This record gives sequence, C-alpha cells and structure tokens, in this order.
Amino acid sequence: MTHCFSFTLKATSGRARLGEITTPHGTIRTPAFMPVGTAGTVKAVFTDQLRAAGVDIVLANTYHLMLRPGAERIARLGGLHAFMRWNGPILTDSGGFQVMSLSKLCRVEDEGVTFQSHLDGASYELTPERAVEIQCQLGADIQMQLDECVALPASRQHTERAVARSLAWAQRCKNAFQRQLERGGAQAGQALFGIVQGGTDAELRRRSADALVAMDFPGYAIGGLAVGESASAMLDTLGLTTAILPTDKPRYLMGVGTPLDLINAVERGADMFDCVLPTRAGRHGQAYTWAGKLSLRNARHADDPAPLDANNPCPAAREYSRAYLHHLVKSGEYLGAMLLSWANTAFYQQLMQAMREAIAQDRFAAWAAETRPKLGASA
RNA sequence: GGAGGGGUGCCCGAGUGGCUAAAGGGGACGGACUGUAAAUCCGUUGGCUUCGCCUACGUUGGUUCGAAUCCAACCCCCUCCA
Repeated sequence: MTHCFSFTLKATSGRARLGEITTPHGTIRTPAFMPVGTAGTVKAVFTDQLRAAGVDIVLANTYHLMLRPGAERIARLGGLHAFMRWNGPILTDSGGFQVMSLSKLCRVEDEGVTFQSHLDGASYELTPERAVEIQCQLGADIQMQLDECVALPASRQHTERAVARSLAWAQRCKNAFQRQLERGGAQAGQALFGIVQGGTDAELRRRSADALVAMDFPGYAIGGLAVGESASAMLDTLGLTTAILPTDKPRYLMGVGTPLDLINAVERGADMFDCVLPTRAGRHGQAYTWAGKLSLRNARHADDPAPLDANNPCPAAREYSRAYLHHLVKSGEYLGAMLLSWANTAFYQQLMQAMREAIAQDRFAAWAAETRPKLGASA
C-alpha cells in the first residue's frame, strides 16, 4: 500500500490546533512533542518506553550520524528505523543547528558548511544536497532542509544573510529531494520541511516565511528561536510567523522547550516540538512534574517516601520514592538518569495529550489558565 | 626496648618563616541546562557587628616584628629491628 504524507487539521481552539500527520511509519498526533535522539538514541530511554509513554515520533541528527556510524553504514544495515529499533516516524534534523552550536568548528559559505568533526577533527562538508542524501539514507519520514541557525543576539546584517542563505538552501534541498524521489532514494510519503529564519526581526521573518510558502513545502519549521532571546521575544516572533504560514500544513517550532513554552507555543498555533530538555534535565537530576520542576539532588528529598508525581502514569514517576531517586542521583547511578529521563519523557507526552484534549473540547485557553500556575514559574 | 616516618579545614591531601583563612581533589549544599561536542557545567563550603576583627594546621610552652612552617616537652598513629 502506498502512503502519502498528509496533515489533517481536526479542530482548533483559539489559535491552538489539533491535527494528525500521516507518514510511512504511522501517524503523529499534533500538537506533538518529539523526544530528541541525536545519535540514534533518546539518551537513557528504551524505545519500548518511548512507545508506552505515548511518543509518536522521535528526532535524530544528520551531522552526528554522518560522523558516526556513518549514513552509508546505516543504509546498508536497513535504515535508521531498524538500526535503532524504532518503527514509528523519525524526523531528522539537517545539521543546521550545529552551524550554531559548533560554530567554532565550522565554516559557513554559500555552497554549504564545512565542519571539523568534534570527534576527531577531520573535515566534513555538508551541502544542502548532501544533507538530503544523508537523510534519505537514514530513511527519515520527515527531513529538514539545511539551514543556518544564528545565535541571538545577532546583527541585522548577519541575520539577513542567514535568511537569504537558508532560503537558497531550501530551494536546493527541495530540488535534491525531488531528484531522490525520482530515482528511488526517497519514497512517496516522506517529506521535506522548510525552515523559517530571521531572528526576532518581524520583517525578516515575514520575508523568510513568504518565500518558503511560495516554494510550497509539506510542512514548515520555525527555527532560530530559543537561542538567546527573551521568552517574550520568542513568543512574539512565533506568533507573527505562524500567522503567515498556511493553515493546512504543520508548523514545527524547533528546539522548544519548557512545559510552559510548549503551552504558550501551542496557544500561538505551533503543532510540533522537539527539545533536549526532558532527557538532559533527567540526566542532570531534574524532574518535570504536574507540580512544577524539581531537583532530585536537593537534600529535602532524602527522606521523602513519596513518588515523584502520582499524576504521571509512568512507572518511574509513581513506583519509586523521591528518597530513592535522590539517592541514585547523588550516587551518580545510571538508573537515576534513566528513571528521570523516562519520567520526564512521559510527563511531556502527558502534557501534549492534555493539550490535545483541551483543543478537542475547545477549551484550550481555560485549560492553559488553570495549568500554568500548577507548573510554576520554573517550568 | 631500638631506628625511622607522620599528625593540616567534613574527608583525602599540598604547603617548611611573611604574598596562608591555608593549593588541589572528594564530599556536602545550591544553581544552570531549550533543532544534545552535556550522565555536563558553574557557584558556595570557619565565625562575626564583614573594606576590619576573632578562632584555626595534635597539645602545651618557647624563639621571632611575624609561626601550619623553627625549638622543647608531652599525647597519639604507622613501618622496620629486637
């Protein structure tokens, strides 16, 4: 049977949207949170746990997998889904974020990016065409165009150049992806998303979004946010960008965020998210709960027999005492990182599920108003 | 009984006359983390009426303008020889 990539908008509540994305490896309920599995693993969490927690789609990274173990090797081994034992949808990031995070190790030119590997120092070139080729070899259901992500604050000139370059790369990625479809490197149903850039500059965001929409992508990402700007600037930029994007295509806010960020972003019409926070914070001893964020490193948990979060159905959140989790974290035991990553991943999914239900009932604003205070200022 | 080595802040440990309230670890306490170079990183860690004072390097006494550092006695600990 043939699969077609599609997005169905099922309901709205204010600007918040409930939808469903169809991919070759299954459907994605939106608003969706995608755990980050950069190197082909959502760190410290089994794929079975992801599935049970309600995860529909995970993210992986072109740059990291290109360096190790190599995209060609993964292709020979049957593709990333089989390799990492995840049969659900996978979205691959293009390496655009590494242009920023590894800026000391890379050189950006119109042709592409030359990275010096953070593993052994060897040079690798990532062009839009190569980024698409790698993502096809990995077998991504959704791939991202190569873009230039700029750390904020940035000069207008720098941001403008990144917008222009990202737009040029968007077209090249689109052309390369089309050629892959024609020669069988990609199958019908797989999709390539464009990425809006422009910092916090409304005019540049508009220019970027308009140009991408004219190229007609099956989905649009909003990139270059949560990279140093204030929370309010991020939300303002998001709000004005989603207003430009077509309603019949999914909008993916890249790299965001905290539970509060997710609520605020869904409120402004974003449909997809990814963030390292739930897993990284978990590895670092912090838990997201329905009563806010807490640090299991803190001494106040040492004698507490209560579970992490009785309102989170994840076994990690309800079957282990805070005292035990505190002990594991303090002792540097692997299990502490595993349990907290698992619990946080489940919490994020539960949060998304709650938002979907609120949208379905057309009471998102009310739900948000009663939920925000519970999560606290630190969430 | 003889010979030698050693006792430093919560712990380990550097330091042999002033730049030492005392390096560096660890531990403890707190914080950060947003398309993962992160199971990582950053603070604080004697007290007070905090631009200064007090108490501190086994104990007591001494030398000196000045002592964790030099001297004496004493108390502990370790190694080797009897």
